[in-house]
This record gives sequence, structure tokens and C-alpha cells, in this order.
Amino acid sequence: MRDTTPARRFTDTIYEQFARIGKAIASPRRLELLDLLSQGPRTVDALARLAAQSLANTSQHLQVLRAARLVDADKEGLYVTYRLADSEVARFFQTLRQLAESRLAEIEQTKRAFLERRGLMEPVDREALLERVRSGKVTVLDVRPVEEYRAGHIPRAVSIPLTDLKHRLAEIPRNREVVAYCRGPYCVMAIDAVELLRARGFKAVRLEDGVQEWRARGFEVAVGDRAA
Amino acid sequence: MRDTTPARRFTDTIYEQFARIGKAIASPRRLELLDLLSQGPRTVDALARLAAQSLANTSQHLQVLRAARLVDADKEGLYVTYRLADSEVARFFQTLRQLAESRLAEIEQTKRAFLERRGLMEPVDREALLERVRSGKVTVLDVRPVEEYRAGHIPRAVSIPLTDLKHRLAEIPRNREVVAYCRGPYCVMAIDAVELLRARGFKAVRLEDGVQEWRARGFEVAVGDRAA
DNA sequence: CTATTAGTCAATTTATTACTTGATTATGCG
DNA sequence: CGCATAATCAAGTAATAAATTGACTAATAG
Repeated sequence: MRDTTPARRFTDTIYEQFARIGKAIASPRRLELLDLLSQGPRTVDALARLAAQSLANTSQHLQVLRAARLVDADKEGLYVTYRLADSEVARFFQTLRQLAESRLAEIEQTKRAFLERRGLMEPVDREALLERVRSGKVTVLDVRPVEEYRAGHIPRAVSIPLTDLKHRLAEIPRNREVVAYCRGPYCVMAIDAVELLRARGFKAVRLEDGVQEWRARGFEVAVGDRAA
Repeated sequence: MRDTTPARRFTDTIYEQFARIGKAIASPRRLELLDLLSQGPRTVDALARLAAQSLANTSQHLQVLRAARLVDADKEGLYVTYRLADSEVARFFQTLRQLAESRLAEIEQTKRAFLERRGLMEPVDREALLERVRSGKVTVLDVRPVEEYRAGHIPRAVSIPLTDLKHRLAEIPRNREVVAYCRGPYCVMAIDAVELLRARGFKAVRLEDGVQEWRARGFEVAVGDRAA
């Protein structure tokens, strides 16, 4: 059926190359790994834990991503650290996410169903919320692991990882509204945080954006530990 | 191994949705179809011929693309016409292509090897060439099928489909340089055209850009048949 | 040297995907 | 009506991919 002229072979080769990227992102597991890596470099072990995957499986998926040149790895001692190969990869991932959100109604449905079951589907005026965050009128809480906070966070945000939150409530002023954020719209840590905070009497809301989205809005990102 | 907390199920569902898009673009054949469709709507039959695929296979691939909401179809009489679901899809495809080009050195190699074998790997000053095209100092030749020309072309370009070129050389002024273009950097029609023109004594060069790229540079695109 | 840990490799099973072939449906035409 | 054509469907085979398991390698600590 197929012809084998040089021109056909050329186009076939080209589209096969494009498909290498496509195949790399054709697996939900690998997309999760890419999403985690877009928060910063990680060891195989850490990624496996975060994605709730076996170590061997995670390692194999990472090798697929590496074969497609989407991630790089380097070994230091016992640990192999993977990172996105280029910031262009993060941007591509964002584009994929946007396309999926706009084309696949199922995503919005899933999100809505999940939030409703947790009683957190209140309407939030995103712009107004962002303005409050930027103005410093609210306590901004970054509930991701500390390493991710260090790699980049919303300016003036306080780092209290979700795992520690229960024991560190005293650090949060009670007279101000709390805005919690984590890795982005599909990360559940900030949802858990808001739930916990409300149960303890705080006025708390969730910011869907993560650092990526914050940066994409053109806002500045702070790096390292909090000064003073 | 995997846990089944509601939060985990939520993230899994979300990444599965993202992966729908990934799976859709994981096949070279489907990417070729998307590329063809980004030139304009097409019937299944036309797509099958252009992609050198069996009709049944093409139809099945198109259905996969439709299931991922990347394309839409509607039936008029005997014919089913497929089109990109949204301009966002075309933009996503461009992003994929750019990422592939920048991450996968094999693409540049393949391109170079193909052009060298045909003796067309001369260095072209792209900016200068674009300027000549824009100024009207050269004869611009659109060698794609007429329908694609009608759907959008570089202003002042003349439509002579590659298949007709041999018989319509008389329409091309001999005293001016000819710049031929087709669907973009991976389409071989303009290459064939330049080869033919040179063999017949024309001064001809290829413009790698297609209409998509032209538009992406911020230049205007003309529609319909040539006025006057 | 031995034990431990992070990561990879190799082999296997299972599930999914690609493509072909031939039948089937739907539309339009004489 | 009968026939041709565009497209899809359905069934089958071959090829790929995903996840698990257990073995293996490399670095490090005692």
C-alpha cells in the first residue's frame, strides 16, 4: 500500500520524530512525572514516592522521557537526579494542559466533582484573590515540600509543608485571611490545607495557581529561604 | 502498589485526560493528518491520498483524533469533511513541532541529508528572502493544490500546483527570480518545483515557510482567488 | 569485606494499538 | 430500482507498550 519514494521516506522519518514526543507524553504516569519535574529536579526515588509508583516503573518511565530528550539526568553519589531538559519542555507541558482543559470537558467535570464532594466549590473571584495576594493583605501559605518552596515561591509566602501544618498552626496569624497554594490546579495539597485550616477556625481559601501559573501571569517569583 | 485514596483517583483521572491528547499525537500517521488538516479542511478520501494511507486506516486514525476532540467532522452528501476542532489545535501542533525541532537533532539531520542529496542545501538568508517576497521584487509561486491556495496564501503569490507546473511554465516571467513555497519546512513540493524550474533555466529558490509560518511571523495572508 | 541503599536491567505477562481485509451503511445517480 | 462511491465497521493478526518481579550494579557506611 504505502509507497517508498525518497520523498515519502523523508516525510515518514520526520513525522516519526515528531511522534517520539507524542509517545513520550502518551502515558498518564509520564505526564505526572513531567508535572512534578516542572516544579524542580528530583531523584528517582522521590518521584516514585510522589507519583505513588514502584521504583522500577518510575525509572523506566523516566528513561522513556529521556529517550525523547524531554528530561536529563545526572548522578551524584547514590542518587540520580532528573530534571526537565529545557524550559521549553515546561512551556510545552503548559500548552498541552491548556489544550486539554479547553477541548476536554471531562477535566472541568472531574475537578468540579472532586471539589464539590469536599464542599470547596465556592465561587472565587480569581482576579480579586490575586490582587489580595499581591498586596500582602493576606497570609500566603505555600504548602509544598520545602525544597519546592526554595526552588521558587510567591513573594512573601510562608512555607509550611502540608505534612507539618497540623503542628505549626501557631505560626499563622489568626486575624488575617489565609490563602494556600501548592503545585497548581490539579494538586490537592492546598485543598487539604484549606480544609484543615477551616476546621481549626481560620478563614482560608485556596489559590488554584502554582508557581508556574504565577510566573506565566508575569508576576515575580522569589527564590530561596525567606529573608527575615 | 498504587493507593486508591480519592485524591489519588482524582489526579489519576486528570492525567488520564491529559494523556488522551498525548495518545492522539503519539502516531506519526495522525501527526501527518493533523499537519494536512492545519492547511484546511479535507475529506477522508483526500487525506488518505495525501498521506498515502489506506482509506480504512485513515478513517480510523481520524476517529481517534476526533475522540481526543482535536478534529471535528461533518457530512455533506457522500463526503465527510474533517477539520481542526479549533485554531488552538494548530497552535499546539506548531508548539510540538518547535519542541521536536529544538530537542531532537535527528530532525535537522534528516532534513539536511534529504536536501543535500538533491543538491539544494545552499545557504539561504531567510530574512533577506522574506523581504524580497514581501517587496514584490520576485515572483512568488504557491505550488500547493488550488484549494489550499484559496484557503489562504502569501499575498501576490501565483497559484500553480506542482502537478501542473510542467505545462504552465509559460505563465512565469523569465526575467525575475522565482520563490516557490508549499506547506512548510517538511513539505517537498516546493523542492520539486525549484528543481524543475532550475532545470528549465529559471532562477528559483525555495521558501521553507508555509502559510502557517508566514502568519506566525505576523504577515498578512490573502484569501480566495487572485484579484485581477 | 559485608551490608545497605538507589537505581537499572531483563524477563514475563497482560493490555493496547496499528493495520489489513472484507462486509456493511448511506448517499446520489441514471 | 440497481449500481457506484465515500466512509465506517468488525474481526483478526501482528507489533508495541505497561507493569511486575527478581536479579544485578554502583556507591557508601560500618
